[in-house]
Amino acid sequence: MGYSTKQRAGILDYMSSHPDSCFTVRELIAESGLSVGEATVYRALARFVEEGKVKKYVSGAGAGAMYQYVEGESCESHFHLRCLSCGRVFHTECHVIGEMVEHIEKEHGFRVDAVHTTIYGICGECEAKKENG
Amino acid sequence: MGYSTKQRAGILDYMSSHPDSCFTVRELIAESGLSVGEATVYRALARFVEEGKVKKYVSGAGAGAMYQYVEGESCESHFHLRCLSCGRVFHTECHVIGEMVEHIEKEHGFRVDAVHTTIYGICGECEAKKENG
DNA sequence: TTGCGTGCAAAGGTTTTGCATGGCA
DNA sequence: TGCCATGCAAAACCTTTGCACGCAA
Repeated sequence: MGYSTKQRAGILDYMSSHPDSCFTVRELIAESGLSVGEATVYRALARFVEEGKVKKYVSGAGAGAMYQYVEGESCESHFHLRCLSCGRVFHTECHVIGEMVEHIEKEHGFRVDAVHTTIYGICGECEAKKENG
Repeated sequence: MGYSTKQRAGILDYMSSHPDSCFTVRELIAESGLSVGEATVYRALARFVEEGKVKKYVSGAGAGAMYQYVEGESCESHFHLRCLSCGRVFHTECHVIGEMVEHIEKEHGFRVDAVHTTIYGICGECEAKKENG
């Protein structure tokens, strides 16, 4: 599990107090005001991701990976819906999704890893905005 | 639409003859045997992705982006299952997934974008390998 | 002939790694 | 005390860009 250090606690504290935002490593250091080396942040985040405390998004838009705090420890059992427009992430607990995961495993021979999967789309609010404006 | 050059044709030819594999830029050059500069491949792939001929995956596993040929234009209607171990992508057409997408839209107010979504997990072969080795 | 495509090399940015030092248990 | 974590700098890596030349139309 590793030691609990000032740096790791600081990183996790800041991220957990902004559960709706995600950060690049640079942003995390700048916005949190912590004096931590980049390498340390990368190493800490890698650990947190492994432990399921933080989720990593890779977007593909060239800006480097982004990291977001994961609330609760139940994220293994549900999916994350990420809005391509506003960037918010919705944690969705849903029996239909559970059934789909089971189906994919039984019928398609593929064990789904919910922790590493993010479903992309457009959230209701952004959809409404698009239609009105 | 751009010129049709030997390089672009070669890249697309090779990728379309291996529709089940995805490649990093390096792999594409090495395995195809084409003598093409990396920059050219990056530029060509960016164009192909824009045109919908090729799909780009960002995985997050540090190995750089991977590209895969897109057969037909039907990828809007199904999901891609990507194996975190071997990296292969499986195109999965499945009514259960379709139902889930509908459910998420109707009940959770979130319009799923299948083109931009990839489901991660472990494929059957890799699961078997893990158990035996 | 015109202009896009190509290739090389350099630049840019992100992430990882080596090593000595500092801190947690 | 022993080991892990940290920080700095260097390295590794992937991707983009500038520029001169070549090729498609």
